[in-house]
Amino acid sequence: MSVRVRFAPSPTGWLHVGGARTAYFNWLFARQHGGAFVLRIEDTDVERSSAESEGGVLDDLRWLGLEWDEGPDRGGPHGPYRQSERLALYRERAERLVAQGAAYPCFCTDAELEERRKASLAAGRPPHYDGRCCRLSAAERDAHRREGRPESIRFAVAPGDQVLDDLVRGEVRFPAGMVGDFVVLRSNGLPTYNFACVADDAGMRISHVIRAEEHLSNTARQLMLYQALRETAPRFAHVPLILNRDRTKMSKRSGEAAVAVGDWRRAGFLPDALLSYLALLGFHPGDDREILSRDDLRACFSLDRVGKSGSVFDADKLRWVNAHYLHHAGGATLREWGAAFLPAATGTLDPARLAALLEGVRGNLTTLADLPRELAPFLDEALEFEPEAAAALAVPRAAEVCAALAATLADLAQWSGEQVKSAVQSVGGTLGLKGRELFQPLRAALTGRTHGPELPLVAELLGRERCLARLRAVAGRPRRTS
RNA sequence: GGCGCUAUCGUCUAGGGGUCUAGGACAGGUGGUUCUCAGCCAUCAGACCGGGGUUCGAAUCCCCGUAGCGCUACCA
Repeated sequence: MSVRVRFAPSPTGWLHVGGARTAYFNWLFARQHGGAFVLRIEDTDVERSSAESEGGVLDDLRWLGLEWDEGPDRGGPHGPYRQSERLALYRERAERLVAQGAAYPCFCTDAELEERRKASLAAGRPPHYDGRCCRLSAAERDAHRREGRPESIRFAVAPGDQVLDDLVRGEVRFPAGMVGDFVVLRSNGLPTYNFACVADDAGMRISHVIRAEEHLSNTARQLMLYQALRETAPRFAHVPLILNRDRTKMSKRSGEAAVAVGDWRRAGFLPDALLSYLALLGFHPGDDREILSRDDLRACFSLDRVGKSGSVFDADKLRWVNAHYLHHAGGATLREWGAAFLPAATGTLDPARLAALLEGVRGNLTTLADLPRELAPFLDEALEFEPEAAAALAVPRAAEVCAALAATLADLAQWSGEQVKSAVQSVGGTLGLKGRELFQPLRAALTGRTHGPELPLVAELLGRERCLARLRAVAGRPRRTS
């Protein structure tokens, strides 16, 4: 049997990091088994779904590089891939269930349902549907229809336990009577989640359903539906939830870290870094690797190395992963990744020059959003001095150091990091200064900052003219008297 | 309330009866990197939810608690 998996987001907001991880696991599983990765849009909640959200979700998935083989934008043999375009299929399936006695029309109103639910709860009984419409005679049904009452279709829950053999959690048993008869087709003609999901997973010949744990309990209902529909159920794998710091399901509310993939993207995170971090939230490769590329994961991913407990999203660790990618990237790669973050001034730069600058500053980057700040000393003519740098230049002998440095460096036969470094050291020797007293004023004068790349590299990237000009500017500055 | 899932350092996790003096990573501390750091190197600190079993031996197996989460909708 060929592997077919799917990611089925509902377009009610932006792509969530949890959704991204689920999509990634599915994608990995498909790619690993030479199977198909299907994208299906679950837009049966007309109130909350929107075309903008759908576009946003697709965009984020593309940005992550999780290409799908079949989907709403590219079709495929089992389309359409948007549930709102499959309504006739659901109705047809639902009517078949009614015909075979596995489902029945229900005429109860929301208000009635709510009242009975409360009463059951108050009486200490499970708040299940009482099944009254199941016992309606044909005449009673007609009467209800004439009255114009809302008509939905409810599934008659099967007796007996449901047993799920989950690929990550093992055998899970749902006792009979756990759920009441549930609606499959709403009075507005739209299917409910559990029904549409089963109808589509069966119709699209999905072999493995890899989804979040919040759907574990739903699986009992879905299993009954597969049986009633005479379809073979796919294998299920329920992956643990991603949690807020307070260990509740990660969401915008109550969470301090961004939940939307787009937020991380805009904050200067790389898709590969996000994916590597997310994969290790719940999956363990079996060795000590902490950074895994798509290919690494493709080689080692396995559902039986996916953990069972929820994981707290740790933005600090994600930052570390992102920084790792940035620190090890080549200049050309950085230029490509950072395109959206590069200051306008880099547009006119020679590509080789820009690549050298990027490699020079990469060690100080955590996100791409740090680019403008780190690049500024090398791009702008006028330096902006950070308070710490201004302080470093306000020390007693700073101006003297810079003046001496300017004089010596002007005479340098050859301008290279090494040459500059030894020249600086010899100036230090003459002045009786070394270490911090010598280098900090120099760094501050050259970059306006107290940290950044190592100084020989700074000197090289800046070039002789700019270095001398900046040293002289500081040297000529009137000493502050204090 | 019912049902289900889960439970190792602050966080992500390894470990599946003796190899555990419980390993790695992030974050934190300290030191080094004859300038800086969010870089790099080294180093320190830090955990088996509780109680009962089973066993010569339990972080590992079983039971009971407890806690957290999820589901319990004509949301997904």
